Amino acid sequence: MKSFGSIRDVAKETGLSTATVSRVMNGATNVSPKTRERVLNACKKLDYLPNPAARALSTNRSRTIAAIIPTIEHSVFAKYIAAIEQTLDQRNYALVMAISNADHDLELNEARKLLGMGADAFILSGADHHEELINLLNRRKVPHVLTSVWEPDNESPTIGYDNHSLAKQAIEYLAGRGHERIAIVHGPLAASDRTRARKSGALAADHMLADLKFFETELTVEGGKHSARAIATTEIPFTAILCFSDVLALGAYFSLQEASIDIPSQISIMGFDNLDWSSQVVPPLTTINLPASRMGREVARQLISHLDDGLPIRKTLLPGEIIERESVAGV
Amino acid sequence: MKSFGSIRDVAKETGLSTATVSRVMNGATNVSPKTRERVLNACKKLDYLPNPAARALSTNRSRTIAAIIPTIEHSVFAKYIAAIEQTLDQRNYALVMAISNADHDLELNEARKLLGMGADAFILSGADHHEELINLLNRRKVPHVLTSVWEPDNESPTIGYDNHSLAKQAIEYLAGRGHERIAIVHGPLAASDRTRARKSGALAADHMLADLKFFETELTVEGGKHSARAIATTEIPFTAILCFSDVLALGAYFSLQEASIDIPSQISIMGFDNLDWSSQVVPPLTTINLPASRMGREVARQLISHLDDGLPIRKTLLPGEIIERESVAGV
DNA sequence: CTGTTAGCGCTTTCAA
DNA sequence: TTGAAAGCGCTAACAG
Repeated sequence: MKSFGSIRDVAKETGLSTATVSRVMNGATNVSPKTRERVLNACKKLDYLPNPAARALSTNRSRTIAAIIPTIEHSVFAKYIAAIEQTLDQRNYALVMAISNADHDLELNEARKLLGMGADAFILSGADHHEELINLLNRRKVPHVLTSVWEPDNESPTIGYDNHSLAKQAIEYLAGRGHERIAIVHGPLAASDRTRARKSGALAADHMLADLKFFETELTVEGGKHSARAIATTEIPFTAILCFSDVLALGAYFSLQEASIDIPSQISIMGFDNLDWSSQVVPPLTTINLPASRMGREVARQLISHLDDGLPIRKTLLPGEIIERESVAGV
Repeated sequence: MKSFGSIRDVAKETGLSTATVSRVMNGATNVSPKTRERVLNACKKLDYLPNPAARALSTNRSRTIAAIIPTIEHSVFAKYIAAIEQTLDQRNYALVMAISNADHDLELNEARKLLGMGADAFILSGADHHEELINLLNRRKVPHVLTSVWEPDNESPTIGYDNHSLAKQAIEYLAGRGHERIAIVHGPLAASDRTRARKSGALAADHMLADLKFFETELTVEGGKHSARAIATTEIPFTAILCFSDVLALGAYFSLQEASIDIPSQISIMGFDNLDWSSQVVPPLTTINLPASRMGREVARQLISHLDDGLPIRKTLLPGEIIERESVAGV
């Protein structure tokens, strides 16, 4: 199969050597301006584009970074992926993406595939992965970072926020406003170490502060709706619902609206994520802002400086914070 | 830079030739079972993985498909991308993704980069692109398809739905229930030929059926909220609002909720997209279902059969349909 | 500043 | 069924 036009054609056209052409294509400085000009013109004329595979074979670099995420349908991931892509783009890297559906075995397979596709580095979500995945990456010396979590003791570098602490703060915030019976709704524990960290954080706050009850459901608006319904109809007079995702909180809003239960006068709601519409719901949602975009930018930036300039990857803790709006009342 | 282990190492280990090893790695049939076994064992033992760049250089194929989308933060795109990724994955292709922010120049740049990265095919959103982009793809004979639109006369194959017709149907549906003054809220016309097609479709239905007034806004919940507020406070007694996206409709719900205007008894709302939560809002949203996942699957499938088996890409029209729920009343 | 040349690791005729 | 060898297009010493 004949490809499009090679460096040789440009060399021929200009009467220069392939080495010189290569230098120009790579922005080397040791080329005379006139020569550079000549080469560039020939490139236009021949519509020449360097062959990436040949380049990758020579340099052992693909300028491609892989990200594996549990799902893309949750907008907090969408934001994060968008930030990664934009940042990679600026430095002329490309993003290859795979979706694991929060399944460790699937994730391992995806990773093998992307490795077999030549990814220079990996971005993983969360701290828990198939053991073999981390081994594989280490054996092949492929740089990787774990995101959305903060685990300074993890062997792999993490860039993210402290889910445990943030959930703890949320409970303390609620307790501080007099809430003593708090319902917590969250997505599948088995699927997410972030969710587990949040749960343990909530429990860590529980020093006689408040009674906590956990409701596990699907991580969807519908799931939130179901759970809130269950919460509203239980015997226990909960005064607040903490949702480990704004998506769940939105479902709670709908459920309460159906039941004509007023937020926050009859029950308070607090979320997690600070999605775009969280400030637009009625009443505006008090929630925890997660630095999704910033995290995407940060991880991309660090991986690139590591790849291009050999800088080390620094474990980094990104701040999250409570955004006070109007869905939580004192009791 | 030394790579990890080459086909030569496996050849050495087994005492076979690199040709034979290559055959095994590619699942060729003309290899004796014993030999195959021997090779496979050596691969495990040496932790060998074929070098993708070398392979791509030899075959002139990267098994990588590029998708450029306007934004990933709208969940209809997220669903669609997820479907593409899953389908590619099954056939052992990888997805490289770029985001254009609905800007034709940016899109062209992204495309050049991805081309320079070796993508075997391109998936574009919408019908309108930088002229040079399509030229480039054609010159280099890179297969590509335009999605989310249905334009049988376009030179490039389209796989998608008929935005014009769907919007027309929406107006007819509303008019059929007695609505004569309909407000239409939509995102930026300049950014999306799909939006323009929908607008023209709405106008095409306008045979004395109804008075239509268009409100352009940002494609966000906030934008929908603003527009609905404007609509509610205008002189004209609109009886229905058609939103060209469920995201906008959600904003309208919030706005109307704030103003204590009941849906649908005081005003009807109709959406477009059928997002996950559309059935969960109160009242459930009548909307137009768009085959986002199916479209993703279809486009991936066709591109792969074209690449792998030389089958032609068929322009295909995917059906959308009105989902009747409870946000539209007769008048 | 420019040219020569030896690979990079794999696939693929062509022979055997 | 297996092997030998000629590339694929580019980069990177090294030489000049």
